[in-house]
Amino acid sequence: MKYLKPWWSDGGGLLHLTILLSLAGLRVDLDLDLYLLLPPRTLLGDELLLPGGSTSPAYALSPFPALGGWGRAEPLHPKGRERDPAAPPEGQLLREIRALGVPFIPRTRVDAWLVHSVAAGDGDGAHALLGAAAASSAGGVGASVDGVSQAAPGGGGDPRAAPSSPLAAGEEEKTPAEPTAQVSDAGGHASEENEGLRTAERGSQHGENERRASAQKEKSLQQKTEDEKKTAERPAWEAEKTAESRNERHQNGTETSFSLEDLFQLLSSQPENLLEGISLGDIIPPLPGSINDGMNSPTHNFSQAISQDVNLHEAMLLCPDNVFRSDPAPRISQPQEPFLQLNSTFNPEQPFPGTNLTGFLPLDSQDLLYDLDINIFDEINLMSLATEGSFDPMEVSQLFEEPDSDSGLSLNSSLSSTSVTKSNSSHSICEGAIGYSSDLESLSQHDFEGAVGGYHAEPSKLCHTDQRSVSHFHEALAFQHILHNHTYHIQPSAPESNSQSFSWPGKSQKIRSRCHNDTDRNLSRDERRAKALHIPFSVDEIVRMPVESFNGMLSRHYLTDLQLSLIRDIRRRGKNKVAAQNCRKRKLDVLLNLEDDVCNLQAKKETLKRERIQCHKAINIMRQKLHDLYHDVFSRLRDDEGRPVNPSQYALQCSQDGSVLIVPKELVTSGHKKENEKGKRKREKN
DNA sequence: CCCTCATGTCATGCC
DNA sequence: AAGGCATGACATGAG
Repeated sequence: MKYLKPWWSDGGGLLHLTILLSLAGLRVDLDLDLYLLLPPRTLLGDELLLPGGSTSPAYALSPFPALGGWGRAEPLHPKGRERDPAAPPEGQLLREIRALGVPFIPRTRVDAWLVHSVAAGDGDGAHALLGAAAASSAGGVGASVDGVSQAAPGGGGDPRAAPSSPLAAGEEEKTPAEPTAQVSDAGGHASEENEGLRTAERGSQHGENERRASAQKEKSLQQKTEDEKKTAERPAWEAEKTAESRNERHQNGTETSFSLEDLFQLLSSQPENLLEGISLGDIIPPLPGSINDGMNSPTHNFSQAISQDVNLHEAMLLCPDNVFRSDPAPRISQPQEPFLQLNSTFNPEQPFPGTNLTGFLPLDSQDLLYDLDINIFDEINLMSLATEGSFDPMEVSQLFEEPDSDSGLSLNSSLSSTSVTKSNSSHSICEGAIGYSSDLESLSQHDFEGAVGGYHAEPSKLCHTDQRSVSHFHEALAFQHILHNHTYHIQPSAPESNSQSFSWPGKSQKIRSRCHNDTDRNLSRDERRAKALHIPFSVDEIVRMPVESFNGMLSRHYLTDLQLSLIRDIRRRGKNKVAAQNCRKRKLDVLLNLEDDVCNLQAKKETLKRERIQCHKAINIMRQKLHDLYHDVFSRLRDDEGRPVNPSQYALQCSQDGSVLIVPKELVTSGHKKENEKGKRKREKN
């Protein structure tokens, strides 16, 4: 039994996957841990366990006894992705490999496997092996000869098969006495170094394909990373659109990539404990090298290199379209690690042209993903129906006679907190879609139930809803959300709290049922009506989508008159509700502005009063000064006889030429009277 | 029980 | 003409 052990690994969470393939007396145990940010060389020197004495010089390399346990997830390297200083340099290992005359440096686990297969004279190597394995193991791994495989679900991999314990069996095979050899390859940049060796083998073309695939994978990885970021902020309908487009691409055959998401989808369909016993090594090609700087302890076998503690729920929750998005913090050891970084494309032709992994994995992982989604939705719908009960005409009529009104189109989340606590506080967690107390709330709700009343629109069901129409519907809603935001100061609030709503799959149905009851109680009238009529849209969607999309959606679905009427009423009320909110807000703003104006005007009035008083004071001062001056002047005036002039009899009058005359007051008063009369006449004439 | 406040709904007019 | 918005009026429930 020989090992190809990765002398480096990358830190990360713990996803320990082991593939145990048994075939025709030659069992090949593949142990691989996938690190989320899988660097391109992650797969280099994959641990390869070749039991049965099938030795090959290619693997008689430097053993690393310190290598960790086989098939176990081990603690992360404390320094994350830093290379462990104890790890042997890549060059040294490469030299060792070359010195051994290995014609083909295993660049990936698969390569190594191929090398081994060729060296062991297994004909077409792993291609044949895997193909035969897939063909022979009708029940997938379950047909394998070792106990691990038997524990796996049969029947081609029912996603919800019974739990098994492959890890235990896998560990039985691992004994400390087993010789351990290590193969390292530089991968990425080192792959160029090994090009000469590769050309001697079919690995030459293989290497090119790998590089191509690697570049493709890098693209895919980046794309998926961006998608993840976007989808995290996108409304549900956009997320669904993405999922739909993926499905479409898949169905059109334009996308042949095999991503690790898909693998997780598959693995998530297996019992959780099976995850630890399944290796992905043979199906996961090397990943892009942009992040390949991580070298960890040699004691970290490949289990650590790609370790991510992902269980069934997370595999579902973190599916690519982000439909089921849960707060990963509680369970993922490294919450910041983007799950989708695991994505890597898989070219079915490389490196195993013709290899059919169907025995273990579906040929087309997208099918699996799609099927899994459908299954999940089916399950959810069933649960929904089970908890909600079936359609009840009495309930409907009762709902429509309800005097209370509260369409659930609560703007409270953005305007006030009172109504949040009033009606939407609980169903924001359980069934937020029906109301639109917040965007994310409806988003989450829609993700899980897709419609009011937990009804997810599906083809050939109650309403003729196809994924495309729903996606278009969501897209339109998203668009409308952008363009139709006439709300006043409406800010999204408390959407984060709704993340709890994504924890459905991980919660017990009991909790959910209880939540459902609470939700029903807190549903608005329109929500309850819509739910009773099984209207396949959320109230939020009905209200917020543009009229074109709205009409198109109505035309695309078969809806009864009652449903149509209710939908239109919901939309009208919802629109009006928003308008009323805005109107009140405006009114309040007007009132506040008027109050401000009143305050400002009052302040201005006070200021003017003070200025007036100041002016009066100044006038009085000036008047007093003039009076004093007047008397002072008269006191100095003398008539022709030298006698003082009496100010009561005479007055000072300034002429136009600037001279000052002493005029008897009688003349002054008569002249003033004449001037006043003239002025009056002029004014009258004018 | 009454009042106030917030909110939903309807009717109506306008764009 | 239809749809949406704005707004007054009224109803309802909570505090």
